[in-house]
Amino acid sequence: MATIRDVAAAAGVSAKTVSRVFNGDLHVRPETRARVETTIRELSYVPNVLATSFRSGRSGVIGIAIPDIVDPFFASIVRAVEDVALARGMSIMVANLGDDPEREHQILEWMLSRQLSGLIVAPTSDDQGSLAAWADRIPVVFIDRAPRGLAADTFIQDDFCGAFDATMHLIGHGHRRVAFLGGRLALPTIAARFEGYRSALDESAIGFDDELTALDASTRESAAAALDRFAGLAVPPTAVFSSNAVSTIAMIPSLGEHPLGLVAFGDFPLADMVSPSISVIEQDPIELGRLAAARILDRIESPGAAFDSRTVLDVRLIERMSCQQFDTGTAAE
Amino acid sequence: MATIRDVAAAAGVSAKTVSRVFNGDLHVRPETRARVETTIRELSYVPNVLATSFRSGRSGVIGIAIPDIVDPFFASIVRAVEDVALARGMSIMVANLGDDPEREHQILEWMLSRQLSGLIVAPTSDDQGSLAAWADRIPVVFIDRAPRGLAADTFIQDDFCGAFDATMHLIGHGHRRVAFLGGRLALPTIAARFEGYRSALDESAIGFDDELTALDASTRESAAAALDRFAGLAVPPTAVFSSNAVSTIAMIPSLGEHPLGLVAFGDFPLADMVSPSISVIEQDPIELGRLAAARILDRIESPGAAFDSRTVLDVRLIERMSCQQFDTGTAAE
DNA sequence: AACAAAAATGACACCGGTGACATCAATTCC
DNA sequence: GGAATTGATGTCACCGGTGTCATTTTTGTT
Repeated sequence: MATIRDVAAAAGVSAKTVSRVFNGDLHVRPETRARVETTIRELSYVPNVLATSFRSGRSGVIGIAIPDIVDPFFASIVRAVEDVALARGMSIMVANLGDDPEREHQILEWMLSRQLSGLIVAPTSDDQGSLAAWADRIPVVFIDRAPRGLAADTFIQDDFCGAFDATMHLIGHGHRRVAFLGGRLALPTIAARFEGYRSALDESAIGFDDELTALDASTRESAAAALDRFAGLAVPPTAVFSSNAVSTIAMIPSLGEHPLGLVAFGDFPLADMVSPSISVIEQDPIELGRLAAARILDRIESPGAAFDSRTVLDVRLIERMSCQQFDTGTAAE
Repeated sequence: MATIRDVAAAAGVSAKTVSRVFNGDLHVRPETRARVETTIRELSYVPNVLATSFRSGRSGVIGIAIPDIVDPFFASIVRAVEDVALARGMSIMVANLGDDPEREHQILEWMLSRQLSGLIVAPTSDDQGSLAAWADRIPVVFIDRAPRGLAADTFIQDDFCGAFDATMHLIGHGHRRVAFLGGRLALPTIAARFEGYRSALDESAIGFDDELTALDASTRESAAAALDRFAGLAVPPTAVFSSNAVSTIAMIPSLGEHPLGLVAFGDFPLADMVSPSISVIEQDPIELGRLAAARILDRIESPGAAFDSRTVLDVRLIERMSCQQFDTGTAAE
């Protein structure tokens, strides 16, 4: 592995001059540059990134911590971030947080100690206060889920309105008993969607019924159990608002047995191919990722600058078939 | 940001002793250790990873280059690799190769110049010969797709047998005209699956018909066009073997219009929920990722050791409904 | 008590690229 | 023509942790 000094010796110049050539410094005589470039090629010299980043104190790596890379929503975010980073010669380090707040803390701490140039987080826990010490040293941006216990740049989508619209849409189809399915209320996204759901009920003068909320529906089994419970109610729901894609996908197998109107938060592959096709609130993970990465870059370039700390992306209802089940007023009450 | 020398000064010892404490060196007096540990906590000292990795010459980062992180198959691989890496205190750097061989070359070269501790690649191009210079300096492992123009550790699944079984299964259901759908034949996976498909035809004394092969079916439009073309044939196929999940998912919308027997290579979310549910050859991306990561670790630990250079994982047919279309012998010829 | 052996600790260079500053040559300008 | 400016190149220290080896302290032995 040739070093810059090897090249310098072979080309009969100083290491600094080789450095200049590599960095496109203008103050190098053309013939010197040519000679050095030839030598570089001959020795197939590749600068040691570790040395460069050590010297500069910044790794040129953007960390991105998400709950689960297998979820296409987060995978899209990661890809968008990677595109932006790559265009700037930076790389990304991915970490899966899972659902365990304890693990989140450890992993974030571990990433942060890695001299990252920036960190993008979609947190799982309900308190990110411990990141404060880091956040004023390196850019930290939150995505999809707002931080708690910490003020930082945040890029989220309009969870409240999306949920409100979804619920309203079901109500518009004649449903009076609309259930709320899935997700941990501890997550800011789910909390906001829950609020949106409740507001839509209020707005329509439909009372909120505790019994129509099922918060554990992340697996097929638990989703089936939730729908079974709904069906056993004195006045069962005729429609469901699913607050997240995982729950939506989990409940699909049960939909045959329990035909219910459905609008779900979060599009997913094949949502239009299952039967009934699922009406969803569509998010834009790619834009979210792009914006977050761009903000990291901005913060690196202008450490002191002021930016909108909170960006909320619009969401949009994609109407498919699942919202039209029983829309003629079979609804009880 | 406190350095090791700050801690040393504050604790009244040398930097080396602080280093020893941090690295669990046994040759430190208990009281010294206690004093240093207190100081470390007081100054909330975190060692500079950049310095450590610079000194050691290795970054502690495993690179993983895949066609597309949004594909759940590759996402699962990445997650498995991350789990293994994390357990060893290493991190992963993800890069999406896309479908462009040129881009693959650039990105791989770029990653390799980053002093990676190891690299895992699912290549897109048909020649990885240019990696040879790197491969004998750092561990490079291929996954899902065998390398060409380079000998290196490889972890793949049994593409030939999977395709053979899938095709045989369709033939077993009475089909005599079985089409082959999708994928770039330049990929070793697709090539092997194509061979498996043809062997099954041979074995069953069914002649291979060029017209029953459609290699461009990566989008809904192209898949629909392919199925349309099949339908227009003098003797149309009654079944399809789809060689990859992308094509399978792309053809699902057309399945309503063109009811065909189907077995597909590669399981995917909701494959059992579309109608008809899709019979698939199931792969094991998690095991693939785990093995690849473990091999990287092994190679790091024992640079000279001999390992099986080629590991082939078994695949398994999951029978669902799509293979049973027309299994009563509507098949022509 | 005397001395060897072992344990604890320290001094210092080094990894490789680059910023700060110095030096020397070539131009420019009055 | 000589001072001032600009350009090309070099010298050297430095980033922070740690391997090597030297030195000091402690422990064990007779």
